[in-house]
Amino acid sequence: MMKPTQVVKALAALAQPTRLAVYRLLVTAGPEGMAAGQIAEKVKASPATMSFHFKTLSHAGLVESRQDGRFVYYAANFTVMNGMVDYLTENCCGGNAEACKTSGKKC
Amino acid sequence: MMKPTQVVKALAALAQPTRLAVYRLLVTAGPEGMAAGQIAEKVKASPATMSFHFKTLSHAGLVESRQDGRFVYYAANFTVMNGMVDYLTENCCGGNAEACKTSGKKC
DNA sequence: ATATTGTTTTAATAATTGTTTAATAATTGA
DNA sequence: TCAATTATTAAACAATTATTAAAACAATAT
Repeated sequence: MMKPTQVVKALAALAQPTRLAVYRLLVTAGPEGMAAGQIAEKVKASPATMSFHFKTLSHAGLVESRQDGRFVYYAANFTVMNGMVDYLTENCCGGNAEACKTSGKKC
Repeated sequence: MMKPTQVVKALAALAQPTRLAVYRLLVTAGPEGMAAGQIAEKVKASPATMSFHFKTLSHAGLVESRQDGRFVYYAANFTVMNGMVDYLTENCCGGNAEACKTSGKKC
């Protein structure tokens, strides 16, 4: 199970419009990822702003980067998000499946 | 599908140690919820701080409250969290299930 | 009515966050 | 090597957020 501080970090990283858009873009892009400049263009943010946001996402473990020639490719790493969701839903409804159903939760 | 601004609001609400602890507590508590004071005691925060955090969680749609005598009970509302997760995983890997598998993602 | 218990609101303060501009790497091509 | 392209870093600033203490509000019991 993930540590609370890492979960908070991941949630905070995604709790910003530009970064959320970037992450979703990378989710659809799949393992190959996308070049930083291409992402910047898509989400309409300056290179400096993007670097700041990439750092936040990387530090949270939500994305990974690799250099390819002049370009830096970023790709989503789903492990942290899965861990985040598991952390949030842990011991849902105290293990009572019936209560769970009532709540409308997916578990 | 949820609106981006609401997703950001929900993520931001959970991206804080005390609120994350409160939410998890309410996830385990199930539909009946817990009294505000009881929660405050569990997460070791002052009443004023708790009210501030409850407001944030309520405003994000993550919890709901009902008054029962002197007590105010808070309960998790899973709809928003489910929507949040759906939003994050939408169109994962461009619909390519094989790429999805490679990524280690749950979809 | 008055006091008591539980919760929220208000005001003030300290800390964090996002953006911009300018300067600094790193990589490639002429 | 020198210039061009891509991306990151650093400093400065405005805006937002979390906490505290004090006051206010709501519900119940004596």
